[in-house]
Amino acid sequence: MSITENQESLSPNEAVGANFIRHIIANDLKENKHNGRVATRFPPEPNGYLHIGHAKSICLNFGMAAENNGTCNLRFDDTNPEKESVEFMESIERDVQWLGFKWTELHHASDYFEQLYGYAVELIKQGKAYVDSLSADQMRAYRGTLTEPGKESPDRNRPIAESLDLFHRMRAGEFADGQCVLRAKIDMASPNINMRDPVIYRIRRAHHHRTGNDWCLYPMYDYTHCISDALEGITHSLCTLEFEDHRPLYDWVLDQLQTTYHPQQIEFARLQLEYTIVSKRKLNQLVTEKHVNGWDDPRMPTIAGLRRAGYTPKAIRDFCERIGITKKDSWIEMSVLEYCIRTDLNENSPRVMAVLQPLRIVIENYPADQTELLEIGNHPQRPELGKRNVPFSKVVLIEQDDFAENPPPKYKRLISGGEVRLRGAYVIKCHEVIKDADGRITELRCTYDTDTLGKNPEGRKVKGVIHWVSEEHSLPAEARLYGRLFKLPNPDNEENFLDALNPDSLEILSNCRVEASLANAQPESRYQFERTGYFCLDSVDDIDGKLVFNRTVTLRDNWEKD
RNA sequence: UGGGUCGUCGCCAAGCGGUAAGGCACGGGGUUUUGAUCUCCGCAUACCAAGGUUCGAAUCCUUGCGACCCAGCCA
Repeated sequence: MSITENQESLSPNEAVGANFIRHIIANDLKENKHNGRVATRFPPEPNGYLHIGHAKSICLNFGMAAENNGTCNLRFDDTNPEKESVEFMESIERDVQWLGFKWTELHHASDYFEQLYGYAVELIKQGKAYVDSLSADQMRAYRGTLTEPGKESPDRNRPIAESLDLFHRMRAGEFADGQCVLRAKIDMASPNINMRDPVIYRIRRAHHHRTGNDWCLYPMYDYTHCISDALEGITHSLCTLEFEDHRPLYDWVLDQLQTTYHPQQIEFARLQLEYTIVSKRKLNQLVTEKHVNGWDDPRMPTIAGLRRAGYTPKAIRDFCERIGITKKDSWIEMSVLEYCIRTDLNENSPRVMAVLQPLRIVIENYPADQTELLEIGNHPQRPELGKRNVPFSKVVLIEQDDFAENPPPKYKRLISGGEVRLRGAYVIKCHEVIKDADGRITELRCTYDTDTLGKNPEGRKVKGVIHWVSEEHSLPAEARLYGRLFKLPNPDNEENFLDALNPDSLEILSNCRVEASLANAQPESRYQFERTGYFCLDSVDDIDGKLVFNRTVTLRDNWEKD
């Protein structure tokens, strides 16, 4: 397995830290535990889009394999046809690849249905599984509670031949959905509820997105997963903490069947990110009930959403490495993710000027018929990224925020009678503020100092630098400013997580003007709009004659306003 | 109060018996034609608590306390 070529590959300075799984693998390698092999897999169920929590697992699984010259498969855990779909499957493949990973083999648990069935027959023959006719309700009652042991089903000691016959007839479609199940015969008194004769096959007449109507019975996760791992020769089966209690079952199934490989299941804590949720059920609800505009809404913590918002694969990988791998319940602050994307974008995105909320400035002493092409560098620290020509003319647009009639303390932008530098251009001075009937500022009259292009004015210091565009030459654009989707750090704490939704998570600015060089910007291309943030040209929406930009993240702002 | 797991700085996280790495955040200097970047400095006598073992403990033992997960024919 490797990092795909079309993505920025992992650079050596992407620091890798120690974690307990790396230790285990290193130790296994040292002891030649699997003949020196490291084989992992990423096993999503295609019942939703991948999210940032999956990214953690993807980076871990593919990462461990890559670091150790091993393999990593993508395997769809598609054993519940009622919730799964081709759309989800395709989105998952797309997202894993976009993140920069390339699987060794692509598998589907459904490819193993026939083998799985065969193993089940074997279990029955060993007297280790039986067909049970208890209803779901009865089974729940028989299961016992956390503190009391369960009761054995009347069918538990059904003769092997009878279970075998029943199981064949289950497959043949002789029984209704839910009429009977196949159960592993383990221990109804086990303190671990998962070991109280878990169901391993249920009858479900549902169309499967891959096997169609070939089957009317489907294997359960616990039974399927371990065998699939074994079949693929997985050495380290990495999963999240909630499966810790299932490990004895994982091991039990493989022990009974004496499969060639017996992978080691290792559990790690799932990602919890402040102000977001990573429950596929809830994300699905946000989409279905239209609280967001689809799985790829830039506010969604999905890979597709992050991508559309302008996040890079590298930043997400960096994030996954930084947060570490442990078994501890932990909450990651948003600032970590934001730091990662800012770092990547700061280094790699070209700078450009865009005025989000324009204020007109007429430069009175600038010739009306003149246009200058000012050469401005695309990146202050990386001259190799080149320069562009930005037209300058008599009427320019600046940000409304960059002018203040009553400036707060330490304000260093434009004020009445004050001077400010137009980035890459001249120093201007404001002489007159023009307002409409309602007292709103509509225009500023300024003059420019002709001797300040590329040099500081003589005898005085101009501290402020603001961005601008030429009114005549600029392009109309829409900016979508995204904030956090939730207003609370842990939406799951609420009775209803929807109550934690942030009503102001999207602000649309539709009268923006961006510099002319953006005319041929490609969808998904990322820029730093100087002084306002990082933006990405939207890949989906097309507004007639207008460029649509999604704000990925703001620039850090250390200015202490009052 | 059955079973499983976890408790090191505001948030992550190294550490595995030899005397508390690192990152994010935060605070403060410097550079800067982005209040960005960059850079320098500061930031746990302390590792859930209490006992014990040891020359020496975050690391070993004991007992507490706190948190999370499990009673789907979901994964």
